Amino acid sequence: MIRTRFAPSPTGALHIGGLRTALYSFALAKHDKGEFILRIEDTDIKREVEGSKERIKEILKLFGMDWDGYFVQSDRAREGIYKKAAEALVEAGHAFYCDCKPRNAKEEGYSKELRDPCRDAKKKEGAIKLMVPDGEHVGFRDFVLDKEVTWETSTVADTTLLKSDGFPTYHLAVVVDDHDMDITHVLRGHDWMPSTPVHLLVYKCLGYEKPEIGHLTDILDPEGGKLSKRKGSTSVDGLLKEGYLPEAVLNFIMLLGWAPKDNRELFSLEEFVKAFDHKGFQKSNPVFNKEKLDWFNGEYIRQKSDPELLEAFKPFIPEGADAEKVKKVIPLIKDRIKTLADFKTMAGFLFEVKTVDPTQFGENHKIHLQKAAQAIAGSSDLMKVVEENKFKTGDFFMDLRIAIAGSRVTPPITDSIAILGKEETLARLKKFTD
RNA sequence: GGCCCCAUCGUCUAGCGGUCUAGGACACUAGGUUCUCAUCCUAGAAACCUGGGUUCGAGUCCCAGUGGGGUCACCA
Repeated sequence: MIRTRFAPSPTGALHIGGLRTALYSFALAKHDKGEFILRIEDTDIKREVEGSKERIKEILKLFGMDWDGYFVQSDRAREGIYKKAAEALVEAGHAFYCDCKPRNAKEEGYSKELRDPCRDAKKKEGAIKLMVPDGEHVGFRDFVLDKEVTWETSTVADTTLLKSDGFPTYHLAVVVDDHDMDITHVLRGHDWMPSTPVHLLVYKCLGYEKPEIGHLTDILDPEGGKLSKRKGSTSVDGLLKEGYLPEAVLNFIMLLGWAPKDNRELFSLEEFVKAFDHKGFQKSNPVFNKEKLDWFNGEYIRQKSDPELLEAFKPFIPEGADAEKVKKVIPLIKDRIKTLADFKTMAGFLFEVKTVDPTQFGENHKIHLQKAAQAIAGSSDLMKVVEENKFKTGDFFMDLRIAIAGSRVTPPITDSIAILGKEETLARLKKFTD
C-alpha cells in the first residue's frame, strides 16, 4: 500500500507551494487508496511560530485533505529515537562527534569545506555529523523527474545529523521517520534535491531500504526567482483573505506542475485524485500567475448556488448589511466579479452612498435624471422614458448609474434601483436635479 | 564559484521519431449579444533557446553552449 506524508515545519503561514506538495502527496496516496500522513517537523524549537501547527491542520481540512496519521517530531525527539539512531551511526563508524562552534551560512556565506576537521578527532560529545566516504557514488531514481540522479560522494559534505541540544536535523529526522512510518513515496520540494545524497547515505548506513523519492518543481515568482513570501500574497491565508475560494486555489495549484493528457482543466479534489498519476508531473518550474487564478475563481463563483455564495461572502460584505438585501444582490454580481472581495467594489453603493464626481456626467444629465426621477416616483418603466423622450439609451442609463452609484461600472441599473428602493434612489437623484 | 535540476505561445501546458501547416487554457486583439461592466458566442495574433550530431526523417534521441532555478547552517 502506498503511504505518503506531508511534513511541514510550523514556522509560519502555510504557502501555496506547501499546499501543493500536500495536495500531490495526498493524491498520490489516495489515487491508490493508500494512506496520507501528516508529520510536523518542529525539531528547531527556536523557529516555531505559535499557532501555525493548528492552522496547518485547519487549512488541510478546509481544502478536504484529511490525514490518516499524525506525528510531531519534537515528541519523538524527546523519546530519544533520533539520538539513538545517531549514536548507532557513530558506533558503526559512519558518524562522529564535533563540538566546534556552529557556522551560520547567512552571515558567513557558502562554505567550500566538505570534510569536517573533527571527523578523525574521536571526540566524545557535541553534535553528531555524518562521515561521508570518498570515491563512492550515490543515486536514486526520481519519480517526478523520471530519471536517475547520482552524486560522487566527494562532492557531499559531512552534514550534521544530531544537534548538540540532542534534537535531530532534518537530514536525520526525515530518514528515521520515513522509515519508521513506512512511507513508501517521499514527495518534497526541489530545494531538497541537493541534500538527497546525504539522506541516501544515511539510509544505507542505518541499513534501511530507501523509499521512492520525487522532487517537485519550485513555483516561481513572475518577477523571477523562487516565489517569495515577501512578494505578493502567496500564503494560503492571504489568498483566502483576498477573496479566493478554496476550490479555486486548489484547482489552480493542481495544474502548476502537473497536467492530464486530455487537456482538462476543471477538477474537484475528488476528480483530481481519480485522474492523478505520476506521469503528469512537469519537470520545469512554473510561474505563479494570478490571472489564471482569477479565472478559476470566477468559474467557481459562478458554479456556486446563491445560498452557497451568501455563506462565502460573509467575511466580505459591508458591516451591518441586511442579509435579505445581500441575497438579492448576489445574482446581480456573480457574473461580474473575480474575487469575493469584489463584492464591495461592485455592490458597495447599494449599502452606502458613494461620492459622485459630477464631471463624469454627460451633457444631458439634468434632463435624464429629472425624467428618470419622475418615472421612478410614478413606478413606471424606465425604457418608456427613453423611448418617449428619444434619449440615447446608453447615455441615459449612464447618467443614472453615475448619480446612483458614483461609478461607470455597476450591475444593471434597473435591478439596482429595485434593490435600493424608490425612496433611497430618489434621494440620490435629487442632489443632481435641483 | 562547486554540485544538482530544468528549457514548446507573455503564462500554465499537450506532444513521448513521421499524423506538427505544433493542440488546449489564461491573458491579449477584433466582432456579436447588451443600459455600463461582466457573463456568453465567434474570429484572430502568439511558441518548439542556439549550435553540433544520430536518423531516410527530430519539438520529440545524444552532446556542447547559453539561459533559468535550486543548494552549499548544529534552518527546515
